[in-house]
Amino acid sequence: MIPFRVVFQPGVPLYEQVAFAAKKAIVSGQLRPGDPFPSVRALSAEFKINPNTAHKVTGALLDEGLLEVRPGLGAVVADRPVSTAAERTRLLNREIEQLVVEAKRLRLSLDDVSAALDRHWSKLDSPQEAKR
Amino acid sequence: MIPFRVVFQPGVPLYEQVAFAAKKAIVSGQLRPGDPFPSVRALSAEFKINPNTAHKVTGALLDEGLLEVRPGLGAVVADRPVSTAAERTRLLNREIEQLVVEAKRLRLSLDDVSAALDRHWSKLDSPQEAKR
DNA sequence: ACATGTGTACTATGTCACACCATACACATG
DNA sequence: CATGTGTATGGTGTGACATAGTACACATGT
Repeated sequence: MIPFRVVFQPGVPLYEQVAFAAKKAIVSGQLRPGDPFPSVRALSAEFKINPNTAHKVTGALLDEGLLEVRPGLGAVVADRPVSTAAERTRLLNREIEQLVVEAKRLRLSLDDVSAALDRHWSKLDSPQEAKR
Repeated sequence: MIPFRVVFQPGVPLYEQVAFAAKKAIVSGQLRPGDPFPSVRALSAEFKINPNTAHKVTGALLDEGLLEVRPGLGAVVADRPVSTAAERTRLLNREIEQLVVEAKRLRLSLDDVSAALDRHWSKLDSPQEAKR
């Protein structure tokens, strides 16, 4: 069985949404290094998407270093996703700046954002359901 | 003179980048409620973009409630951007979740992200240059 | 040896966002 | 009346996205 679910939203590329769901599963430990990743055809059947679109999902995760491919066998979760200093600063600048601007536009307080950050962080620490 | 600058990045829509730069200027107080917003043709000339693209910029800011239009006169910065509860939860869930997933992928600590959040927050509080 | 399942590679079609060009109109101000 | 504003309308080109279909090299099962 495929260890993650997706509820498709309009306006966002399908392959991106599936890749993000998979990334969440990996990051949160539901898929661990060495675990087999669902095949292109399995993803295609499960999410009712074209095999080419499913292939784009694994391709995206491959580019990010989250998966490794065993030719003829399939893809497995990579041992240790590498990260460069450039990637870190890119994330910490562009993405957080966007978040701050949006939060200030909505007149949120820093405490509100910080609390939400803590909540989501611990939510992805262990595979337990968060309270609403 | 136009009170904000843009360094265009490939892969991101032009109108979105200009709108984000303007939003930053408004949120950080460099453009205050009642101030006149650059005209479509001024934006077009300044950033070397098509008038239609420039018009899409003001249209996007208009939809977000950051601008108001005086017919025949131009657009001015709106008095008080409204924010619905739906907008807040959308931001605090989808956008922060994305940030957390990316941060965990890059093996960053919560402290790192939290520190970057504080830094960007105060950076947009007053129009002073942040130290690098 | 053979069938099966895997990743991967092509070609092709259709839709849509994006950015451009150009023109035109209604409005308010000088 | 001319000028500058926002707004609307056509058209063109490029690229991403998702689809369909076909094909190949590889490894593993029997």
